[in-house]
Amino acid sequence: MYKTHTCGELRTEDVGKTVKLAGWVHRRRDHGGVTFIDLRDRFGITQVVFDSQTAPQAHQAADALRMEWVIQVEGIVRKRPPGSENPALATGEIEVAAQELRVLNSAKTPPFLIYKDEEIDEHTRLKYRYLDLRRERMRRNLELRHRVVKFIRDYLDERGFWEIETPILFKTTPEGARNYLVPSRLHPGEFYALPQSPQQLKQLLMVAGVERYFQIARCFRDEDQRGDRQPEFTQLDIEMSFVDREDVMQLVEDLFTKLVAAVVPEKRILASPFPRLSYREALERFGKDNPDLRYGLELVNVTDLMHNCGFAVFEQAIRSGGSVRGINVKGCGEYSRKQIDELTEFVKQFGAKGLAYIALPHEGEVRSTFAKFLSPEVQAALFERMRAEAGDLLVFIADKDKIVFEALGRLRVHLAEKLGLIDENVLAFCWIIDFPFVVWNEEEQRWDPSHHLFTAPMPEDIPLLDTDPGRARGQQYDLVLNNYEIGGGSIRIHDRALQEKVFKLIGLDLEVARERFGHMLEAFEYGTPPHGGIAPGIDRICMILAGEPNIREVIAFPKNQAARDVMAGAPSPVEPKQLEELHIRVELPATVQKS
RNA sequence: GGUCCCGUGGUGUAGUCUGGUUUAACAUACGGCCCUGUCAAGGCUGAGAUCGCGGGUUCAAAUCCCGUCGGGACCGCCA
Repeated sequence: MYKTHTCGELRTEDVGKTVKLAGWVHRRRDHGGVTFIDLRDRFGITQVVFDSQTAPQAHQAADALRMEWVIQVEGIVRKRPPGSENPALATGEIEVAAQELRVLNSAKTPPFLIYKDEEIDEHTRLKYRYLDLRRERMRRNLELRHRVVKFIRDYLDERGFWEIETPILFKTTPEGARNYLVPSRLHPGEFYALPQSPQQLKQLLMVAGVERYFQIARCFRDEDQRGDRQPEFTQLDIEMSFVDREDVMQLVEDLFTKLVAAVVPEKRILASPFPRLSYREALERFGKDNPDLRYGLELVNVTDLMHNCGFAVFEQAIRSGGSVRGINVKGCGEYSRKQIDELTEFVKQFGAKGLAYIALPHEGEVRSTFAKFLSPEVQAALFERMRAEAGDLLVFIADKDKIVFEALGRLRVHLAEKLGLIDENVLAFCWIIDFPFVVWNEEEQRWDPSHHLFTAPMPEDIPLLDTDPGRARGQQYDLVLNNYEIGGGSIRIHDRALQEKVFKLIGLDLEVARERFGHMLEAFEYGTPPHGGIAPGIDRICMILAGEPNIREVIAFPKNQAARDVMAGAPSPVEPKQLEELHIRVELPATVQKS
């Protein structure tokens, strides 16, 4: 046995015991006659003392120790001399007086300091991820993620769910994200696809009568990276039979409420029950369907006031079917022209042509590009609608709704960050419901499903599918937390006739549908229960709970922005023999030089 | 496919805008020596960067320009 205790567990009760500890040399403080080693393992840090008087041999041996050497120490636990306790350490009341030292392994000087929580170039961190993971920040994140997943497993198990694994090698689905493909050796020219999610399989498990299924499921999407997107990521995949929308939402809400209390008790849930916003309301008030509810700065629709306001830019936008909306940026009335220009540049990124403003630096003073066009009545109505007071800055965008929402929604987040309105300890969960069932695809001149093919429409909206599909709502729900969509789900179609109606609506030929989803359609004919589910993203949830800026920080071995594993060097070329076996010939694009 | 930002000893930064004052500075880590109560230990001392790479402008380039590579943020994409 290498250790009798971990480096995090010795306390004053253990004083007098002879113990063995093993771990890494975290820090070393050599005072000549006495040397202190902070010995670290996954569980904590314990101070080990090498004294030249009482243990001269061990003391001499300790002279050679360097950072990150792996050692074993045998010694006696003793209380630290009064005044030398370290309250920053859980084991800070005691120390281990070393009698014997055994070096288990020496270590090269690491490329960065393990004990220091400084920002290191991420490429270096990823290249030496196994060292990066030794650092406290990463250790904490790994533990948090373990706690989250463990809590979820226990919670769902207690409620009768089974965790069932579904295949990683599955069938390609041309819809949605680009697939990762795996060539088949046994079937030349054919490919498996890695699942974007176990969507079809979990529905088939419902046909199978499982009733309550979950999986901590790895999903794969071959799309470009973002801070909250990796080529492979993990979803909590849930599917239930004999449930309606309300049942799924209640379960998930209860799960996350209890999870937060258990895993991150220092965080506060903003509102419980979670607020529910219709898709339309989310856009109207926040400009996006993943709104951050931790602060105000809500959008205000002033279109009706601006119909004949005299300001041509506004009038024209309204005449071409658009709207005029604004945000009251409280307390920024004294923004300089330069500061407002910066905001204008910001919204231009998202298609806005400009940013109109009315600054109210002081009582009675108005600074604006367009206020002069407004009649006193319109101006008064505008100020009232926007609850404008002296000291405020009102900003407006006039355009098509899509652009107004996008630009103001982004501006709202930008302003909140800039003005420091975000409380990092608050978790603002909310539900977005009543999504449009289908959205018009201008390019292809047809309706696309807004969620996925098997999502059920609201029962009362089924007649609309024939008359006015754009107005039909789906039985879909998104779970949103602090500016991130952390999960989406729906009640599925379990009726063959309705499913065919939907295929028809979105222009999916029945023959093609059979080819791609024949197994689903056939399965549905053998007695399919009403069912639905949801799939919260584990990485994003952990990222937010850990207070991290991207999901790489909560993934042990993530890929970089170019989808590379820089530690192992994946992807990589393969041996010609391997390609031969797979019946694959590589043709590089002209821009890539052959090496 | 596109836009923006970054690249200086092992690590983190300064210097770059405004070229010469630099023998490229500081901290930390690293080597050696001293030191019995530290916990960011301390003191003395030493070594370590042709400034990502290539080209150009110039009497002179870490600094300006072009290209390229690497990294990050974002748009497109992500049912």
